[in-house]
Amino acid sequence: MDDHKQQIAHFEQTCRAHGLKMTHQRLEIFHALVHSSEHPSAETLYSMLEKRMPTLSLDTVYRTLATFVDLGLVKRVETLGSKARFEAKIDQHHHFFCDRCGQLTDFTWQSFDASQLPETVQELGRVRDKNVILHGVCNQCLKAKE
Amino acid sequence: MDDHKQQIAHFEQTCRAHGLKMTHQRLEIFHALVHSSEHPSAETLYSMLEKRMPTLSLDTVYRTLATFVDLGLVKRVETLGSKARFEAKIDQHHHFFCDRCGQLTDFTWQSFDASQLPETVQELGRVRDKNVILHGVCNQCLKAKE
DNA sequence: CATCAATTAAGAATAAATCTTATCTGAGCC
DNA sequence: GGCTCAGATAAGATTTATTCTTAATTGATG
Repeated sequence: MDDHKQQIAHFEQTCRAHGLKMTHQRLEIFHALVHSSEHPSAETLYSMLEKRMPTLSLDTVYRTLATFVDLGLVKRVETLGSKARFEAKIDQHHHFFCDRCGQLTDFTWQSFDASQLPETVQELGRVRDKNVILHGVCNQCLKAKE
Repeated sequence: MDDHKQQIAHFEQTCRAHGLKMTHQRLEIFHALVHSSEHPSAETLYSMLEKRMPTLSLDTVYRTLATFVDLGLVKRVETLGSKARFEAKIDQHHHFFCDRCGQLTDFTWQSFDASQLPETVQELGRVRDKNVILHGVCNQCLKAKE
């Protein structure tokens, strides 16, 4: 969990390097993203934070997330829905998506990460990122089904 | 390429099985999707077809795509953009996404398909689908870069 | 402690997708 | 071949997610 502290440190560095001020909002939003595993949308982040920060505006959440994405601090997650969801970019990982409740869970898969892409792919272009997305039904939903 | 004829046949079957009429529009939209490799959005499909079908309405494209997705004949593709993109569901395949131009290319990867998921994933739930998404820059964009 | 980047409020604007109502068309059954 | 109703169309309104505008305020940092 000290990864988180490192991540925050890296975040502060990056902001400073780009001449961005360390505002309360930016810090809280990044903090929330780092400590959340639910890949929240802007709206979700907003409702998570508005209790503690009653003057926070949804607009700021959107604006701040866009900034973070530009800086490469945060990634928009690939989903089937129309709402954008985000995660603080950490090490190589993959996603399990529950088609019933929309829950999105991270997992790692070292042997996949180490695997070689098929040759046909070389011809398509230069690959920068290689990720797995699983779809299915999560355990909670499976249990809730009686 | 006779896969396509089979796919159309399966499409007609499925429609009939659900008591859906085989309208010109449905057929053309499905046909376009089957023969396109670009994973078009509703808008794109509409502009592809409106030349040949001047009375086609965008609304119909949306409505028809929704029907097809419900029937499992068409899949919405996982993307980072806000516009929904679709493909006629065929056999197991994966996606290469060009971050520069947005082009989306299919590829197959048998050894991945045959691979076992890591054990930690079993604990998450029941997996129904397992796909790879690559991000990078396609060859056209790489060439165009001088 | 002054400056200016960033936030806020309030509301307008945009984009993608969906719905409404009424009218028309044509697919599939007899 | 004609009926009937599902489905398509037109035109416009609505919804949802997101972004922008303007003007006033706040607060991080030099």
